[in-house]
Amino acid sequence: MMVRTRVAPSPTGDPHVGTAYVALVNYLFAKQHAGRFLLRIEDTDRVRSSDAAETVILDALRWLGLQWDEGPDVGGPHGPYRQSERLQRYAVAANELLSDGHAFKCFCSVERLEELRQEQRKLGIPPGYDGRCLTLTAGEAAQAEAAGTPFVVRMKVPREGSVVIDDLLRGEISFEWRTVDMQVLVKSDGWPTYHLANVVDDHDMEITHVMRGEEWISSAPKHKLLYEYFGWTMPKLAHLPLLRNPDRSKLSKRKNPTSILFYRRMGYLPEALINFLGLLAVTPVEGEEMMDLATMVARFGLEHISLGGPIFDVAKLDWLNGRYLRERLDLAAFEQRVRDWALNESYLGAIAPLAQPRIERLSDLGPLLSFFFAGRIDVDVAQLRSAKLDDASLRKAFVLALAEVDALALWEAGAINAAFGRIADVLGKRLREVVRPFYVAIAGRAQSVPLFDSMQILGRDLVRERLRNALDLLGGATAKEQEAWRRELSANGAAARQAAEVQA
RNA sequence: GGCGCCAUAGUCUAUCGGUUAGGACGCGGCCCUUUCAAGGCUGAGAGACGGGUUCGACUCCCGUUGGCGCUACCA
Repeated sequence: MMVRTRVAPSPTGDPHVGTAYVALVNYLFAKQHAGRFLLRIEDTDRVRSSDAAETVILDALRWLGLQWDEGPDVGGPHGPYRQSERLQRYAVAANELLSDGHAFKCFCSVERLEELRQEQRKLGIPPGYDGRCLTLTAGEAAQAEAAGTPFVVRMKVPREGSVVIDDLLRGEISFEWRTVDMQVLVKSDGWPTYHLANVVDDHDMEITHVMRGEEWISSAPKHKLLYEYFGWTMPKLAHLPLLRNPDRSKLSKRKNPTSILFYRRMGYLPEALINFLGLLAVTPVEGEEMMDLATMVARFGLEHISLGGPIFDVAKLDWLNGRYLRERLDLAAFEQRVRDWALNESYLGAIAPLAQPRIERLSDLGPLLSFFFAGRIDVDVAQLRSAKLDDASLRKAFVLALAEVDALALWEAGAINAAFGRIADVLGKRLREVVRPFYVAIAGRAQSVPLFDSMQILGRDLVRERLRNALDLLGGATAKEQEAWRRELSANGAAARQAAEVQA
């Protein structure tokens, strides 16, 4: 049987390096076995998914050199490869489960479910659905449905006995069925949840091996049960360790740059980044850690994956990237990379109009624009603290700005400007007072080219990093402070919206 | 709280019952060098703890501790 693996990103945000790692492992495994590697878009979260995010993720994975054989852009015999285009298929599958008695309609309100969970937690018993709607007669269910009560479809899960999951990396993992929740399969809007869509698609797309993040281990029993309900063979499973922050928590953008875009923007070469990630799944021979994709395909082995979650070690990435820069590129190729990185027409084209009105000699350009060609910049804390903001307001301003950086749907100067307007409101200050330290944080000095345009051009990732750096220099903010301040911001936003509605 | 996963230097790892516990990043020193890098040589640095099993445990088993994940009509 031909090996078929997949990576199944959810287009709900920036392309994550963890996704790249999982994609790489699936790619290496497939290629080593002369199989096929596919890409599927899991966009069943209607609220958070976006076409823009999908485009960016595909682009980022392509940049890394991971070529998929089947996918939403290249097609293939098992399409469509986008879950939002397969809704009919899931509806059929859900009805099958319903009529076979493997699933049931649940009319419980979210409030009841929430109370239930709190109660269960208090009692120290496994949290999960209590099966109330399981006792509904067909008549009662039909009545509720006719009355227009919203419902979800849940899978039935045995309340007794246990189940064993075979994991290629961890061996047998067993669970008591009573600790497995009666998972929602179809949401009240009719869309499937990940669990349903994922099982149906992996089967339809003839996936033979599922290599996915460790966070899915506890869902595996549900998935296994679904395969049984459908009468399908389950793919082999391997749960990969999660990449970690230096403090060992799961790699997260709050603490670290996690976006592939960030690493590209910082000037890491794709071959270095992929090599670095590959080091977590390939044991180098004779100490030589520099390997191209083809070499990694040859040497890859699931048994080389250590189960302890590896810290994303930027220092080692830096070293590897340096080697690629000086050992694998001749001067011409190097020059070309530099051009592609930031000395290209579109980047220069964006920057030039900001600089032109502000210089007297072309040689002023260097000091004025150097921050556009840097990753992290040196910031003088004293300058950061200048301005009319007291220390608490200053830190608050940066916390709020960080929140806005994550929240903004569109990364564009006008939207950024509006965001800073909101921040000024919350602080009860004028925009110009609030904005001053941000010039220092972003451009390295208080006088520079327009801030919001600069931020747009630098990109969300670099901006987030510079703001975080500035906040750290100011002493940081406690989790408590951050939470309270962020809440103020969203309350203020809600109030503003309300006012606007009243006016309209 | 419940369930599950994990555990060799600061970090990434090798070892798959018998090794002076090997390598890489980082860090220190020396050499090379107009500077700085790079490069070469070199140094410090590890089996969380407690019980077993065994002639012999980093390696197998149990417990403790610690880290992590899941605990949603998110994936």
